[in-house]
Amino acid sequence: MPAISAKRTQDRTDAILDAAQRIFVERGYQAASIADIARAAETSDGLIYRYFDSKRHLLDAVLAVFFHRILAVLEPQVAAQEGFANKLRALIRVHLHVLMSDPGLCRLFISEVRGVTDFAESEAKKLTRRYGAVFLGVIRAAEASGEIRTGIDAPMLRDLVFGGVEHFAWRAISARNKASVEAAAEAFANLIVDGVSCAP
Amino acid sequence: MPAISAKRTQDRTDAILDAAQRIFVERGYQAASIADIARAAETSDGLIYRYFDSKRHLLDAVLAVFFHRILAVLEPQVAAQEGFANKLRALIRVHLHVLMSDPGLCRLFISEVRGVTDFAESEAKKLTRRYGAVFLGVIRAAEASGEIRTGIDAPMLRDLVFGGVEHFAWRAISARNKASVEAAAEAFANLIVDGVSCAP
Amino acid sequence: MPAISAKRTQDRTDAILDAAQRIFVERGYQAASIADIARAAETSDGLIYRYFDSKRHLLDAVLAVFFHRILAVLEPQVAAQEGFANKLRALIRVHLHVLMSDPGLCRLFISEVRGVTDFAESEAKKLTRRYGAVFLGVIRAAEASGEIRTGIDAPMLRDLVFGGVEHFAWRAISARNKASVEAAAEAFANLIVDGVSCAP
Amino acid sequence: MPAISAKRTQDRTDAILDAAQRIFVERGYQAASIADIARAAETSDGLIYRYFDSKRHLLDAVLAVFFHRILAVLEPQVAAQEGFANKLRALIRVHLHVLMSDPGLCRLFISEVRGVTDFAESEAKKLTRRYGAVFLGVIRAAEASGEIRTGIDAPMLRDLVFGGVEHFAWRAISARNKASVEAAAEAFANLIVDGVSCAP
DNA sequence: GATGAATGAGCCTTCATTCAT
DNA sequence: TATGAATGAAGGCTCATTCAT
Repeated sequence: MPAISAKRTQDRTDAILDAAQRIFVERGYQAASIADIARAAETSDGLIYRYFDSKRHLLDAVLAVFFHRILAVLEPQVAAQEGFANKLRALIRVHLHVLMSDPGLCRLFISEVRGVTDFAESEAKKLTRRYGAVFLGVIRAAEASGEIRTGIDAPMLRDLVFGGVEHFAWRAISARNKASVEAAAEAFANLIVDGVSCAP
Repeated sequence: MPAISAKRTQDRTDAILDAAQRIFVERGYQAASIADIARAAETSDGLIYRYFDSKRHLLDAVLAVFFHRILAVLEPQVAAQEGFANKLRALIRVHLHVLMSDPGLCRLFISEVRGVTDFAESEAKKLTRRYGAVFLGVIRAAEASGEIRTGIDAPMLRDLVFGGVEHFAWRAISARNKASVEAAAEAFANLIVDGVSCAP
Repeated sequence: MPAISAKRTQDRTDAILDAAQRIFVERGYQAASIADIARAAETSDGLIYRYFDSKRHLLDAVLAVFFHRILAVLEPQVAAQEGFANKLRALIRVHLHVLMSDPGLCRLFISEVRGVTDFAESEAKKLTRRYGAVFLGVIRAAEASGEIRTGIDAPMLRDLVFGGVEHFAWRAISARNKASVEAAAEAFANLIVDGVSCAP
Repeated sequence: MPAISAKRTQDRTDAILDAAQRIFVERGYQAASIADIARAAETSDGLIYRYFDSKRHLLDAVLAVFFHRILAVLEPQVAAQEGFANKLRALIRVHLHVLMSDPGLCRLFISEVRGVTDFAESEAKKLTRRYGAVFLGVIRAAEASGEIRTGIDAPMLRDLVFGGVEHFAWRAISARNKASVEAAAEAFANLIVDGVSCAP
């Protein structure tokens, strides 16, 4: 029988993760100090190191939570759709929605995961891959069913979609432009599906 | 003010910018110290502050130089092409080439310009817009000439192209994959022009 | 108070002392943490404070154990010898043997007991004196029996012997030189007994 | 022409060394903080790192100054004497005098140089060897001249002398016993020269 | 008795920026 | 104009010790 309940431990972990997310998002990773986070979590500096090995690991955990949250929505939503275009639209909609509804995390993700090489084998990196795999699955299925041309470079297409959506989201966020996620997802999907050229 | 002095000033500025670029790229913005840069530029710490207001401004200047260099190539190369597809391909090729031939600056750009909000009204931000304008010009012309469908959301398309290319470049750099820029640009342009669906 | 409890207490004390000795020796006093020791002793951090008042007191206890162990050997071995030279040789042999067979404790002893003033009235300090007393006893007896010159400054001679032996041991340990304890003890004793001058 | 004179630099260095010596001696190496030293030297924390690479290097420098001071006295004093016994007495006198007139440094030396293995190639360690060499030179000469028996283990003798003297000094210091250095040196030398046994 | 979560002070070190020279 | 010495705040992290459970 532990002197302190597992629930207490879980609550603390959550409180620290919440606080860390808030502070990282507010100030950026580098500018956020452990002391800030501890204050926000209403704990002591030292305690944070009982729960997380280092500031970097704390960031990793924050991002992992974020990804889990996305994946929990993304995977079923994509699976629920029939046909390539619908799946693609669903995927873009979810991705866009997440990015735009959490601009702070979006920024954090872009600057700290995208921009950093030595993030090596972090949990967040693994989840990124799982995230990408969902997309690749959609592509493969569409190739198999003949919905899309053969010879498409799937990873490149993934870059196009995710990169494009991120850029768009970033711009919309910076401009405080609360564009309709629904409409944007639709437009994006159309661009990808049909290209820009006039129908022949 | 004697000419020699102006030249001296220019040389110093250049030396500092060169050094700063090198160090920022090597170590990243945060990890680079003014002392490192001063040493690399063969000046003193203090002198840097006569030429640039702060470390942040120095970064801005470094990125501005980078953009100027790209624009000096991009604008004529795009102008030299005829037709939408060719212009688009040229634009993607140049962008991709720049990113991949200077991974350090690419990373710096991604993490320091893309990821940071308070970069607000920096020179680099302005050049980003001018960069974007080149692309928008290509789109408008194609719309006018009927080469592409009407009703395309041009800024969104720009996001798609630049975001996609950056993602691709970033992945290629991370994987130390020296893919053919030429082939990749071709493939990207095709995706954009034709989309992924089978020709009807 | 049931017997089992007293035994339990004793076992815990021993386990903690053992662990503390190991960790102190491995890492040095300052670098050793209570948490390390607790883990090694398979107890909790907190429990250590039921058995010992502070980290410092724990060190004191560890050293006291060490001294008791030496004295338990030293006293009978010296007593078993006849004649000054034999007693001296036995004493040096035991001392040297202890130091060299436990270099970690030797170092701990040198840096933490010899080098620290505020160790004032510790158990270890008291045992040091008892240790010294054995030696002084040997000297007094030799003076009385006429085996050594009168007018010898006994405490000074003790410093010479213990200091010399410690130095030698320390050097041998540092050099990983597993010199023969037996031979070294012999040589030391001879130096003390006969000095360095040529026999007249 | 340096903006700041070499003298100023030297003064600062001296001030920091002085302060560091004082604080290290007062509190011991580990307990002394850079902030303490900076305050005592009337500088800022940061400046100390312009003059010394780390706290450890600062300690090394403090000890090196100490040794230089001793050697500057020891070498000529020993050289000035004729005959083994006189040289030995001079050596012991100087050593004893230094230790007893600077008990703090003596303690620092014992706990930080003697007690630490990883001090590897520090300046202080090198000076220790030079110190030892003076002694060995005296022994060799005495062997050559026939003043002492052949077959003496010179390094062991050195351990005996230095170890003995250090012990004695330490004890005298602890007891605040301002014994006559002169007399003690004489007694020590006699013990070494003649041993303890009665003349045959 | 036993646990280990929690505290919080403290430490070494770095560095952008300033300013006397 | 140029230097680089000087500042001082800040930061991540550790750990002896306490105390609720």
